[in-house]
Amino acid sequence: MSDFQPVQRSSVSVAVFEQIAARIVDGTLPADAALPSERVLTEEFGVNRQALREALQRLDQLGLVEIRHGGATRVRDFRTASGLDLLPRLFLGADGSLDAVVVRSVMEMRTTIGADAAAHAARRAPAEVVRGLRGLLAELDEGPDDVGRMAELDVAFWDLVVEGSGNVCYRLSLNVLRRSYRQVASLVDLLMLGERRDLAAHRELVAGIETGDPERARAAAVALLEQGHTAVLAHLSEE
Amino acid sequence: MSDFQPVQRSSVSVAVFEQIAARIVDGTLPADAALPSERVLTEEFGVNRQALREALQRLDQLGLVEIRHGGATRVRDFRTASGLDLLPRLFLGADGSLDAVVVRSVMEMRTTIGADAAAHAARRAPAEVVRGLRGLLAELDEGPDDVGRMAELDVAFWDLVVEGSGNVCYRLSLNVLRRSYRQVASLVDLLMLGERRDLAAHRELVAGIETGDPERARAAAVALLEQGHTAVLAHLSEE
DNA sequence: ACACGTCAAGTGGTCAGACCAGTTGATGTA
DNA sequence: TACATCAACTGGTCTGACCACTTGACGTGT
Repeated sequence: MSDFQPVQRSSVSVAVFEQIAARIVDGTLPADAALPSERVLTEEFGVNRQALREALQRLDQLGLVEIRHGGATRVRDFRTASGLDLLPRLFLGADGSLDAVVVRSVMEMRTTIGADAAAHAARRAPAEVVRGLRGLLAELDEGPDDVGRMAELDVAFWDLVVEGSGNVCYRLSLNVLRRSYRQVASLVDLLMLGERRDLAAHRELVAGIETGDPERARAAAVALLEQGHTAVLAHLSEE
Repeated sequence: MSDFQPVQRSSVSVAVFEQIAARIVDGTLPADAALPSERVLTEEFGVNRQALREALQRLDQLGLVEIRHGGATRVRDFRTASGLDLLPRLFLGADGSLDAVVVRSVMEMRTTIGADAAAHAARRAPAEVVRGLRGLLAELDEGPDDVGRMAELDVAFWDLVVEGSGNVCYRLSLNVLRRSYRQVASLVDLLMLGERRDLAAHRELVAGIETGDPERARAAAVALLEQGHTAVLAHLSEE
């Protein structure tokens, strides 16, 4: 059984970006600190200036540094300067361990937004989305034993709920949340198994949407999401 | 009374980035379309390749394009590929008009997250945050007539609530939401005036946090946030 | 002693042109 | 038909030069 991992090739500029981003996020490069000049960084990383600058542009785009023509490039306080897109980088510590506070935050946001999306879907979901949800219920009913397949269905299910909610913010946030816990996919797939298997709650959620009953949909969503939520919290406190 | 606006100088690479981003967001460059090669774009924009590449790196970082070594750079579907950081770019259409769906989404997310943050702040806010909130209440009590000052206090107030909630996701999301409606700050300041002036609701929210009563804090937050929410919705339907 | 131009040295921004490294698809072969 | 091959793309990296802006030290005047 070959257990090789695909080699992750990455461009020089991205590699530089990753290194600096990691140092900012873990506090090695504190907020307001001035980065060395591009010429100096160029030598330290052993790359050329173009690659280095591409990395800096990315950092700026993420809100991690502030570049000023003529002045020094400074580290920003990402807690006030960055957007949600930074989240996946806060999830894992330098040693690969989970950051408990971040994980808790993610789970809370998932529950809150998921519930609200369900409620709005009950108000606004177009027939097409409802049809899709019914189709997924049928597939869930088959009881797929494959954990991976289960995860796929779960993704598709919530995609439709959020789609039905007609809320762009929720749609974009969902992308980020997924990117976050995809980093520990195998663990998540295990912890979420109970939630994903709860056919009754899924049915109830879809019923709430079908009948246009926001509070029913919301309650079902909460019931569903809190299962994974508590499972994750339990897992965290075990360590 | 000089009414000059600060000239917004921007680097060539950022200008290129803005142009392409706008075209992707407004659909002129549809998802999956292949961008012209860098050499060609270089000529069309009349800039050098380094500047162009910096723009492309930013676009990639935002999830708007996918760059592949050797292959073409393609436009991605930002609805599934981008994170919340894209939001400020969806807010205004090409002609400067507000996108009603996006505005509604922002207000919904604000209400939902604000309420949940208040609830969690009631559970977890450290004494320091509570002190800060009390201080702000005192300032609000003075009844500042300046709209700008009012806006400042409002920002500080919710900063503390979210800080007290101990939720990183909410903190980062708040940054993005603010960046979004800062684009129409003068309008927002007007529509939010009622909400921001509601001293009683602010007091009630802080009381809920002080006494560690999540549901009380949540209810007060909802009461507060729904004022601006409905004001904005009313404004949208007027047009 | 202080306030204020001046200016050199440092910073990031842009440019040019070359070459490396992957991808793609047509082409010719088995 | 299936499959290697290869030329002509694509993006990635490098060099070195020069432009534009900021900073702070310095000297001049008050």
